[in-house]
Amino acid sequence: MANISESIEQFIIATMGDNDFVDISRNSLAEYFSCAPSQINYVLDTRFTVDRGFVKESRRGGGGFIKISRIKSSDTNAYLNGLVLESIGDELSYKRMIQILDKLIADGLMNKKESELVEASLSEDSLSMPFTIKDKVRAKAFKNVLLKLMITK
Amino acid sequence: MANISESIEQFIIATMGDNDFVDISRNSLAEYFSCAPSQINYVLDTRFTVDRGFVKESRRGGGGFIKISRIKSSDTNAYLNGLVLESIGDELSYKRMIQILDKLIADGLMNKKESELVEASLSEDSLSMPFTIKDKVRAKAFKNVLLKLMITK
DNA sequence: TGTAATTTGACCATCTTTGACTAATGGTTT
DNA sequence: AAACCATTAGTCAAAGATGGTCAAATTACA
Repeated sequence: MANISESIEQFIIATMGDNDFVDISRNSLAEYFSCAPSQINYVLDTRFTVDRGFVKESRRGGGGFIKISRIKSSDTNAYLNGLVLESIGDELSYKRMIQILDKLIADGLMNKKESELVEASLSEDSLSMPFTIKDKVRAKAFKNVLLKLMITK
Repeated sequence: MANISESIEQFIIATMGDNDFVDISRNSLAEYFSCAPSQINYVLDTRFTVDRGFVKESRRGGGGFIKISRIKSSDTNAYLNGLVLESIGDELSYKRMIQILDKLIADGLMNKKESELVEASLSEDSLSMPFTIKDKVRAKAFKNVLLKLMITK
């Protein structure tokens, strides 16, 4: 954990604990970690994303705040279907796939090992094909993984 | 130990000791040995290979790292390795992959769900690419799955 | 002496950190 | 109210910090 961003991420997650949400103050957090306030935004933008299962709300001015909430995926299949139909288009980068896999784990739809097997199957190295259709193939393949998840349970 | 590469190799191995992985910083190591950073990559590429029982992961940017893991030698891994090196060549048909997956389940190395996820990832439909590179891609991808099985857990 | 292995360096890709400038909100003062 | 001010948060681009790739130059060795 050599960089501040990761520490901040861990701190926020720890603070949230088992709760559904947590309120933070951007400036206080920045001061606590001796970093630029905008770094808090960076952490929020790169780590507390929808793909990873979080939504954010905030307000500026006196008494301002940033509220981070966990997305509850109550209707699993509707959620997976949303991923298949909307979030994933015709192409899917490796990086984005990892984000989605992380979220599937967070939602309890997969465990680490399962995720790693899919990751190994569809990594950049695995899909070492002569053309630049990697992302297209990955998109199609990963949709099949999600589809399988819907019926496997 | 006439050349630097060998020293670097020994240093990394010594640092790893009995652990099953080690984190290194490319730049620090290069500085320590007064060599070009890319020489670290050279050492990694020529000595810490899969054939020699290592797998690598890395991240760039602040707090970046290179993680080298040791594939533990066990009967299981010897068996998986056999599959990688012998049974699977440059091409792997869907049918044959299913056979191997079934065997992995029978041997207790995977469960049904895990198998199905891999199957979904590398099915004929998923690998919808022009012409006959399907089996080549599947071979490479599936080898990565087996590799992952070796270091997972 | 010719081939393979090693060493270097220029250039690239990715992730993080910082800071200047902007926008919104609530309270205070006219 | 309207104007003003203090207090927050947001955006974005530049700089910094790593690791990756590739090929030319050099060295080792059979």
